[in-house]
Parts: sequence; structure tokens; C-alpha cells
Amino acid sequence: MQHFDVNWLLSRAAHGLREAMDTEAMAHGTSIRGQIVLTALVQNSHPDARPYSQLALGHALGVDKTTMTALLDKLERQGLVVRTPDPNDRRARIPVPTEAGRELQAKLYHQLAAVEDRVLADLAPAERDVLRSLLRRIISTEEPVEGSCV
Amino acid sequence: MQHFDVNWLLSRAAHGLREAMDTEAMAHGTSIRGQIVLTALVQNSHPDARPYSQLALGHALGVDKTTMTALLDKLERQGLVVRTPDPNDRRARIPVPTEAGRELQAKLYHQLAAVEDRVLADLAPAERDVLRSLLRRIISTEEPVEGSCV
DNA sequence: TATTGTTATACTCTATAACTATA
DNA sequence: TATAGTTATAGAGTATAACAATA
Repeated sequence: MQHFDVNWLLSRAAHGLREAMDTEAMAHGTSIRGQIVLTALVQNSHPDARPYSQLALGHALGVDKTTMTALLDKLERQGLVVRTPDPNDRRARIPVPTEAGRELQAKLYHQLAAVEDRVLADLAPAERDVLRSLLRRIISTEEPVEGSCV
Repeated sequence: MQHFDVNWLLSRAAHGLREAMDTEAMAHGTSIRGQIVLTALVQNSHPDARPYSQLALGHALGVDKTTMTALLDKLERQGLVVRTPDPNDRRARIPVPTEAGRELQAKLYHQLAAVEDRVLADLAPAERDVLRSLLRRIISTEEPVEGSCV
């Protein structure tokens, strides 16, 4: 496990952090993945931003369109997101966070940051930045990702 | 996604690397997880090492005993591992790699290292060491792990 | 013809609970 | 009583294929 253990280390670290954050998110009736989608939508709803279609959103977050359909189904059922028609393309739909969605996103944002802080407690702020930077470079090698969300 | 995106970055990086390595492993009839189990068993079969029970092996690799049962079932079906009785505890079983298991592990070891090399191509050797070190520290914060395998 | 989104389906990974055989 | 391992089962995450509506 000395020369190709990065895969194992990544899987373990990802699983542990996700579990910790999901526990916190589920205490508020949602999930870490729901919060990621919600956050991407909120952060992309500036007046000068082009709104995400479902496909664009899925591409930005690295998930398949079928996965995105399931995620949005759940968020819409909870009243956190509504799907609005795209005026320029009648095939496409634009997911928009509701007021309740924005409120939950803002509340969870800080609480999930606290959980991440706890799990990364051993890493100094500069080390966390290094980690983020290294991970971004791995991901962009694997598959190009637009910079809007990461 | 600025202050709690480590979870997302880890998930993406882990998924991408796993997929690349699994593609290579499956071309040889096994999986990355099968290879991880096999490698742990081979590396722990020094004369002076205490052999892993299934439970100890699962704990070392961070997987549940039920997951370990399924992994060993597959490896045993392929003739890569046999489960031998523990002479000191008749409840326990000691998984031992067969000769075929050792050969496949050795062959895949280098080929999977090459895949990891390819995915981590943008990272200098020193940066990969930093990444491993940071990930180890996250994992050990989440849950203590004995040092034999990592 | 190609694309957006949905549905149905399947496969992997993980975990919980109930069971057995030992300790 | 507690532990090692198995089985059954369920849930989350991912992906493929077929389809409807639209481009």
C-alpha cells in the first residue's frame, strides 16, 4: 500500500468527512448533497449570472443528469427548490431556490463549516489550502470542470 | 462552496481515481478493492507478522465485517484467497492468499501504480507525499487506524 | 438528427439486524 | 454474556438505456 494507496486514502477521507457532514445535514432534514446543490444554485443567482439548467448544474457538480433529477426531486418535494421553464429553450428547466431553500442553505452553511472544521482540526489553515489546491488539480486532470463552483 | 467544499473535492477526486484504477483492475478480472485486500494480506504474510483474522483485516482497511465477507467471498470464488481456520480460536478464520493470488497481486501492483501515476501526473513527487500525509492525518482524526497498512 | 429531462433498471458500496458457532 | 463470521436486507450513490418533448 505504499505506492498506490492514494485511492484508498481518498476514499477513506471522503467517506469519513461525508458521514460527519451528512449527520449534521440530516438533523435538519436534508443531506450534504442536497446542500451542495442548494449552495450552487444560491451562489449562481447573482443578477449577472446565467442561471443553471439541470444539465449545466449537473455538469458543474460532476453528477449525471439522472442523478441530478433525483436530487432535485427531493429538494422540490421539500419545498426548497422549484423548477421553472427556461424561456429560451422549452426543453430545459431552471431550478430556482425558494425562500425556504435560501434560509436553510444559509443556516446549514455555517453549521457544516463547523463540522468540516472539526474533522480537519489537525490541519492548519495553510495546510487546508494546500489540500484543496492539490485536490483541485487532481480533479481537473481527471476531467475538466468549469471554475464557477469550485 | 468556499468554506466547506473539502468534502466535495474529496468525493470527486476519490471517485475519479477509483474509476480509473477499477477500469484497469477489471481488465484483469478483479477490482481495486479486491486488490487492496489482496495487498494487505500479502504484505502481512511476513513470518514475524501476526496473521489477520477477517475482523482484523476489515478494521485495518476501514470496512465493516459484512463488507469484508462479501469481498473475501469473491476473492475465494476466483481462487485468489482461501480461508483457513485459526488454530487459536475456532470462531475465527484466517484469509490466506493463494499462489495465483500472489501472482495477480504482484502484476496488478505495478499496473495500478502506473494508473495512479497517470491521474496524479500534475503533482510532483513531493506534492504527492504532502497529499498522502494530509489525508492520513484527516483519517486518523476521524477514526484511529493501526499503522500496518497505511 | 440531436438534446433536455424523466423513468426504469441495475450495480456497487455501505451498514443494520438476526442468526450460528464458538469463547 | 460476548465475539467471529454469515446471511438477509435496505439504503445511498452512480450509471445505462429507452422514452417524450423540443431543438
